[in-house]
Amino acid sequence: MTPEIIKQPCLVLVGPTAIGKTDLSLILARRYDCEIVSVDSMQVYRHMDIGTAKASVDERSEIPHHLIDIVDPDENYDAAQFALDGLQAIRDIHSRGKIPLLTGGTGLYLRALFEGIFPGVPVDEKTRQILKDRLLAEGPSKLHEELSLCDSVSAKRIHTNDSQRLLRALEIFYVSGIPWSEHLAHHKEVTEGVQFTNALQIGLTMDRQKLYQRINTRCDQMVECGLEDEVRKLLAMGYDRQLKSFGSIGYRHILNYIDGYWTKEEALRLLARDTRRYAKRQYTWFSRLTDLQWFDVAEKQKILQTVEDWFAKLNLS
RNA sequence: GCCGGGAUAGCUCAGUCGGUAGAGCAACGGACUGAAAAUCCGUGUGUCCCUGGUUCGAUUCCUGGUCCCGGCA
Repeated sequence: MTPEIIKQPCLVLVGPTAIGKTDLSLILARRYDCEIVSVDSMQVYRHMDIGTAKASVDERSEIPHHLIDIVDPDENYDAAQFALDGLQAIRDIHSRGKIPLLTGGTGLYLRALFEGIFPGVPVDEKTRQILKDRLLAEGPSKLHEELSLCDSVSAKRIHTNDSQRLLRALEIFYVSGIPWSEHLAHHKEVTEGVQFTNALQIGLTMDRQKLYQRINTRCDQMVECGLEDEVRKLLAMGYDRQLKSFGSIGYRHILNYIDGYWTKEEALRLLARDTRRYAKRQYTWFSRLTDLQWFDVAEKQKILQTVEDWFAKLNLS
C-alpha cells in the first residue's frame, strides 16, 4: 500500500484544551469557506455536550462540523475508525470545493489519520476480557513475563504497570499470532496513511499560567452550565457508569460526586487538576509534530496573515 | 508594651543531638499505533528570614534585628 496523496489544501489547527481553538476555527472557517473536522475523541459522542465543550448548535449550523455526535455513549469508537472517518470527511469536503479545517486536540487520532494505523488486528472484545480477568487474577508481572516470551521487543518498550498497552500487546499476539512489534515494523515499510502535500498546520499556545486560569474558569463554568444534570440525564437514559465514555475527564469526576465518593468541592478541584494535566500531555503530543507552526493564541493578526499568505501561494501554483 | 510560639519547596508542614534538607498536595518533563479526555514512566524545583558570634564546618547552637501568630495588657 502506498500513502494516499492529497494535493488539495487542508488546514490543521491544534492546541491544548481550553486555549480557544473553537473561536479561531470559526473565524477561519467563515473567512476561507472551510468545513470543520473535529479531531476529538470525546466530541464524537452524542449527549455529551457540556463536558466535551462542543461548539454550540448555532455555531454548528452556521459552519458544517464533522465527526461530532456520530456515536452513542455506549458505542465503541477508536483511532482506527477515526482515521477512516476523518479521511472520508476530508474527501467529501474537497468534493464540495471547500477546504477542510481539522481542529482538535487528540494526538493519537491525528497521528492515526496522518500515518495510518497498522491493519488486521481490530479490538477483540472476547480476548480482551479474558486478558483483563487474568490481569486481575495473576497480576501485571506475570503477564509482562508472558509478553517477553512472545514479543520481547514490545515487552521492553511497555512498562509492567502500563496495563492498557500490556493487554493490547498480548491481545494482538493471541489474535494474529504475530507480535505487535512485527506488525509495527511491517507497517512502517508499507505506510498507508495520508500525505497532505498542501497542508498548513497551526499550533496554538499561550502562557502556561494563563492557560491554567482559563481551564479553572472553564471547569467552573461547565458545572454552572449543568454538567451534573447532563451526567444524570445520561444515567437516566440507561447508560452504564462503566462505559469508556464515562471514564473521561469531567464525566468521571461528576460520577464520583454523584456516587458519594467525593464532595462537590473535591470533584471540582480534581476536575480542574486533571484537565490541567491533560493539557500538559497534549503539549507533549504536539511537540512531535514537525510541520507545526506555533503561535500565541493572542497573535490573531499574525495567524490570519500566515493563512492569507499560504492561500496566496496556493493560488499561484 | 510584656510573655510565649513561629519563620525551611509554589502551599501546609516535618527534620537535621552541627556535616547545605524531606513528606503530602501542587508543579514540571517524557512515552504513546484499534480505550487516548485513556494508560503509564520519570523529576525536588530551596539564599532553610537577615545579621554577627562560636566552630574545620551553622539551616541547626548563641547574640542582635525584622516580620507573622496567639495570650496578657
